[in-house]
Amino acid sequence: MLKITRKVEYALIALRHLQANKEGQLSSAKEMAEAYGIPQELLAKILQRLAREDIIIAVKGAAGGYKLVTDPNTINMTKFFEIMEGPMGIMDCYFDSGCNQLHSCTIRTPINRINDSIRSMFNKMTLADITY
Amino acid sequence: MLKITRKVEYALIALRHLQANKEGQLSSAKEMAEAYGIPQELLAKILQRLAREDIIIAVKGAAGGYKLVTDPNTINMTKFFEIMEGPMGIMDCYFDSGCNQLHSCTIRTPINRINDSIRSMFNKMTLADITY
DNA sequence: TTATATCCGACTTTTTTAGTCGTATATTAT
DNA sequence: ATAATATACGACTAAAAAAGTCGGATATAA
Repeated sequence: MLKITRKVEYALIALRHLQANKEGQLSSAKEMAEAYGIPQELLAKILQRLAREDIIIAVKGAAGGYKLVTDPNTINMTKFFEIMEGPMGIMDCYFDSGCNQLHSCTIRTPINRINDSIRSMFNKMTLADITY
Repeated sequence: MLKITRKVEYALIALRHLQANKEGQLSSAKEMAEAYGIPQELLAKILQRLAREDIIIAVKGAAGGYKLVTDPNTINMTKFFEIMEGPMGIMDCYFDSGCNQLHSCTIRTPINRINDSIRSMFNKMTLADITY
């Protein structure tokens, strides 16, 4: 529980890498996969998602690759997690889907307090806090 | 990611239930399982673990069951999570086990910052915050 | 001695996460 | 042109984690 998935881990590693690049310099999925020992196809898919969300830009073709276009200060971690994995589990009620019966859910309110705490914590963090 | 498991969910529900009991009154696994629509065997195992950790007391035999013995104010959530699921994933370095290669782990330090934030948040919360 | 509890390890099923593959498109260099 | 090297993306398989089940043990009250 409460663990970061590899998807997120790999994304952070890649973003940090791109951030260290000079203005306009590209890095390819292959290059980064090799540098960090990440399965190339997997990293590629992650980068593609980041590109779809306009966090990075993809350049196709032989000398292609990715570069950062969004200021990491402007992306809060809640948004980032949700881009990578969809709505956060513990947040926004884990029970909506999983709650069979009514089960009275006597803990819904307190669980939501936890959720809110975590959410607000991540809302205050930006990608820049991680990748710098 | 970052979602609470059913183990924890069920444990919280049961603890809240026990807390509402009168001094000395017992509730059995069966009783609670039925009340909340939780698989009985599963809930039983969870209660057994809580008993092993002296958070609740088990009374064997025909009229047996469980009752709370520890003041929920004295159990912080970090400890509780760790009782239920072992060392917290995101905390205390997810990478120790999962890190193949060296992979330079450029994000280890920032990840640890996240860890620390979550840990300290849960350290400040007690079971009582959830179960009351 | 029967019924009903806890206890606990081993097991199976289900779900989620991780990783792979095939095929298509774009671009640069030869 | 065409070969080489990128991204794009859906479908698929494998591995790991979580959820749930089962069998047999012990304890105790009626």
